[in-house]
Amino acid sequence: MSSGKTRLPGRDALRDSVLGGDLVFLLARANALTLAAANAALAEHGLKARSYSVLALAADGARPTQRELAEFLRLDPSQVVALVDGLEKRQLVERRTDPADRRANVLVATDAGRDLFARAQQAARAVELGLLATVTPEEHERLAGLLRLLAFPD
Amino acid sequence: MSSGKTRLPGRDALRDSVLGGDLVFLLARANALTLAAANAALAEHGLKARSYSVLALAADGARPTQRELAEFLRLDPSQVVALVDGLEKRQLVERRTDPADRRANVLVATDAGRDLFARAQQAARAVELGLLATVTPEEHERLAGLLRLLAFPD
DNA sequence: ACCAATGATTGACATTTTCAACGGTCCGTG
DNA sequence: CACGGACCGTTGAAAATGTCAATCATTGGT
Repeated sequence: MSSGKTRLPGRDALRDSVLGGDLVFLLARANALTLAAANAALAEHGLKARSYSVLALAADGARPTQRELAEFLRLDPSQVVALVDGLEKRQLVERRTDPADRRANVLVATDAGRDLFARAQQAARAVELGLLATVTPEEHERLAGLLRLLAFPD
Repeated sequence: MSSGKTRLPGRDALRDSVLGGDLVFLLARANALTLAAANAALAEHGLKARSYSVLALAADGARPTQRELAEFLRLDPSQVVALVDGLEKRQLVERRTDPADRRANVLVATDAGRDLFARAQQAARAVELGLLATVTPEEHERLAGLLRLLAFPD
């Protein structure tokens, strides 16, 4: 019993440790891996997951302010400034002062921005499908649903 | 609802945007929130999610080497050095040179370490249950299973 | 006995996160 | 209408994290 210490963690005995059931850990690790995969795939479009997300929100006409972007992406407003600066310098996105509130900037994608997004989105989708290749579409959707619960606790 | 663009993303129109179905984004956001919650709960034990994970693996007798730790937690080996330094300074953990390979350090928790871990684990579990309070235990387990697929793609 | 490969460590460097301060604008109250 | 407090975006700096190359001791194969 106590001396049940046969050989060590071989390779992946750790996986069966306490952490194997720890949601926070699993999320962190899953996030690290998928983020890396996504960044790799988006790199050929000159994007990362962050800039892709900003571009996505600008591209589908939601016209978000930078503050909304910050809250949605869980970033500090100053990080959004940098992100938008980058996209704007590449003419993928424009800052328009919100007519309803001249303090706020509303983000709008340019034609080039929508174009690039369309291409990048295909890459993103491919990555996602690759990551969940071993899973049925129903399970895929169930996972998304459960993650939404965690991501948007209302 | 009158003019084409009524009021804007109001609060959460963004949620229904393209990203609402983007797994990478959902993972990132869910991870950010749960990590923050976990760190807050672990703070009273002087731990963060990272140090908690290391302590957990040391505490349940897996006797992992630092390299195994690094790979498992997806960290650079140099980060593991710092993490272990911190725990060792607090006498929660010991480095023992692996008799089977004297280059490697095996991590073992001290009594105090196991003790602290037991208490921290309760806090961690409480957080996890709180996060998934709206979900049945079966769904909770299903989520963990799907995350394991992403976290450990074999 | 040699030598390429590996584990831990260190130090340098880049990237990301987190905060406080500021000017411009909004809006409710007096 | 003017005031003052709150809010938006921006800047800059400090702290925390992540990434990388170099080094030393050790290992395992030839």
